[in-house]
Amino acid sequence: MELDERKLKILQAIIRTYLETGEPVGSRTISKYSDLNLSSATIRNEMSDLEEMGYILQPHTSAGRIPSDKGYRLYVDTMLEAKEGEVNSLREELEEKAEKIDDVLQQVAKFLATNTNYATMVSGPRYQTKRVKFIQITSVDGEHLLAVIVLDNNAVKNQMIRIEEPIQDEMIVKLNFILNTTLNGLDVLEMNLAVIQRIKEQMGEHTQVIDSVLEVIGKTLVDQDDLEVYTSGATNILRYPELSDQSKAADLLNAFEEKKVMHQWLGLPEKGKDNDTHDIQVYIGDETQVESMKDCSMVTATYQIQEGVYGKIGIVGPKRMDYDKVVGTLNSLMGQLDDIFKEKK
Amino acid sequence: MELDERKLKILQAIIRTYLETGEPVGSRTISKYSDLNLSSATIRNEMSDLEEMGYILQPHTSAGRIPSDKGYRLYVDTMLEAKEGEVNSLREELEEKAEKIDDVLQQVAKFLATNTNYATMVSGPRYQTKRVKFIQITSVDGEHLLAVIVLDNNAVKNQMIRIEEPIQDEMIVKLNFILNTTLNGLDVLEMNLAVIQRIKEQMGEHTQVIDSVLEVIGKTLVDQDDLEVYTSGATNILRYPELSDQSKAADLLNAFEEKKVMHQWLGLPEKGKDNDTHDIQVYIGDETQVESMKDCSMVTATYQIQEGVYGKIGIVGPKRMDYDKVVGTLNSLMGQLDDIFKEKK
DNA sequence: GTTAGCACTCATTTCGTTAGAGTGCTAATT
DNA sequence: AATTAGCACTCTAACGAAATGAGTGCTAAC
Repeated sequence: MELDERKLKILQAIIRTYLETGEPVGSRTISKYSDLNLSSATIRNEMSDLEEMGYILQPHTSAGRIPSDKGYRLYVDTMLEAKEGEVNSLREELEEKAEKIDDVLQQVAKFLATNTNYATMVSGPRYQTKRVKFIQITSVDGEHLLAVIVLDNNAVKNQMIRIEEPIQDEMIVKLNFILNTTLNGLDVLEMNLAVIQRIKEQMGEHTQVIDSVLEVIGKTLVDQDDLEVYTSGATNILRYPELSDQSKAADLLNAFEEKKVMHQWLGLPEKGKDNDTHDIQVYIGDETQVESMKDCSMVTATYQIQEGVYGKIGIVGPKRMDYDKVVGTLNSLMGQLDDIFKEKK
Repeated sequence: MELDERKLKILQAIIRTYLETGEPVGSRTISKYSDLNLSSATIRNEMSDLEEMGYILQPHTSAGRIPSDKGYRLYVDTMLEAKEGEVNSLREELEEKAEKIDDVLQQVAKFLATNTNYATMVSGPRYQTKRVKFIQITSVDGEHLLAVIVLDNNAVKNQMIRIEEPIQDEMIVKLNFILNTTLNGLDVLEMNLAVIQRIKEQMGEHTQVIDSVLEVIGKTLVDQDDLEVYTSGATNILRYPELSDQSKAADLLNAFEEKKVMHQWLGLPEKGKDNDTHDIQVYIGDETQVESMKDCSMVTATYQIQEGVYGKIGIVGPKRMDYDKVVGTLNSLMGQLDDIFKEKK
């Protein structure tokens, strides 16, 4: 059977209506409120065909039709027209308040959640390799050294180091010199035993302090806190009757508390790049590969802070989410984010 | 009417049973499962009295009784016996993983949530006044200075400063000297115009850089990020039928997403100190002063990191929460936290 | 003072009935 | 050959009456 123009229009009408109401759509509804001028009987015949082809399905014999995952997929792929959203208000807010990228992302999550009424998550930027750009050890008081490490992405990490006995200032100056000449430009993999041995030889004494310092540097570089994920509006899920079922909703909400799970979700395989539109991907139902999301859809977008440094934004809602609006909003937002990050760089 | 021994025992039995089941408790249940050896009729008479006195109430005429807020209050005040909980497992986990206090608190929240099955929140420590202990400006590259500020509580803040034109190293050394001698020991209120003027005079040139630096310092000191709140297990609320009603649950869960709201909740007035037991406070129903928590109870405890530096832990659950266990767990936990913080100090 | 017994209340459950939305099929129409 | 009107049929949701049963309050006996 062929999916002709008319069937497509009917399918579109069914999905549009279902997105609005959340109720199964009957033939009469389509007959009345579409500009096709066909009787309900004809629609019924076509619907029967569409069902046979797998685009729609009946919850039970005498009910209207709802879109199947396949139907949604077709809708998203072919019938969605990108349009410019109204994301202006965010821009101003961000410019004022946000100092750090973290804050920006947190606010983006919140903004999206309140504007779309879906649940949102934003993963922090993932830096591919972290190299040391600058190290400084300072004596804070008799008992503490402070290690400040600047990475090549200009991220700053610091860590207090407790020491047994005070160190003379000149030793610290020397230590700083050695550390910087030896370690700058290296990533954690390149700091092997040979390098460490070289530092110790140059310093002569105070190997204990060096051990502490190197441990801190190692931890800092390996540190996975760029696994940060910001979520917002998780409870929006409760707005949609088809998702607010006791146990299912709890599952979903719990997942939103777990950063690991969030990262897994955002790490879904991409279905082919679409560079023009900021890599916006739509996952419907089982396509999410997550059991507890089988009644949901997720839209993700990839933002880029600088070459090779990117993160993801995800929006989770019911299958009948307003894809049009979500994709539009995301598209518009991504453009703005690009600008903001350019400025901050 | 007087609240004699027997009435008290019956009330206790009613509350205990209700805590377990969540269902209104009938006279027959008490008669059978308590060691009072009284017939249901007698119990009924007593219950009638207890109701008149306001300790219990009937949801409707032909139902059993449930405790009133007043009943809970009496229970909590008089019948709760502190007992040592089993919080040992936490200790080990914490010692291994936690590096920063933030992490400890985050884990405490999670631990409590999974162990009690209630929602938990932990507010970060509130430092009363922040004074500068140590400032260091460093030149990272031609375009960036790095300001590192150590506060008197050993918290470290850092901030990149963008500069128009490079600065000579000697100027930076001078700047560091001036900043440290002038600002150390001061809090933000004491950094008034006079002090700032004095710095500028000493530096002579580069007033623009100084402005930037001082701005950063000011922001850092005023920065309210010690308003941090860690929550966990918010969705546990959905476990309790009496709370999982659509709109109410959403209200509560939303509140858990808002740090400000959390702080407000944790900032409830205390009802008189009880130093021995780590200031554990119980708020029942309306006592929480929060509309959306009127069907909940909250137990809070105050932890102390060092003299004058403390934060709060809150556990939110249904009114029929297992006060005994919660208070016990908190008590035990607080002891352990004390130890941990002592070590980390 | 305690208890057995009984009438009464009222939320909850059960079950049959109805109403209505929607379908699928057939026969008539274009 | 495509479309439509009409009708029988299906199934859910809504309704209401009746049954159920947990629990009470009261009275009279122990």
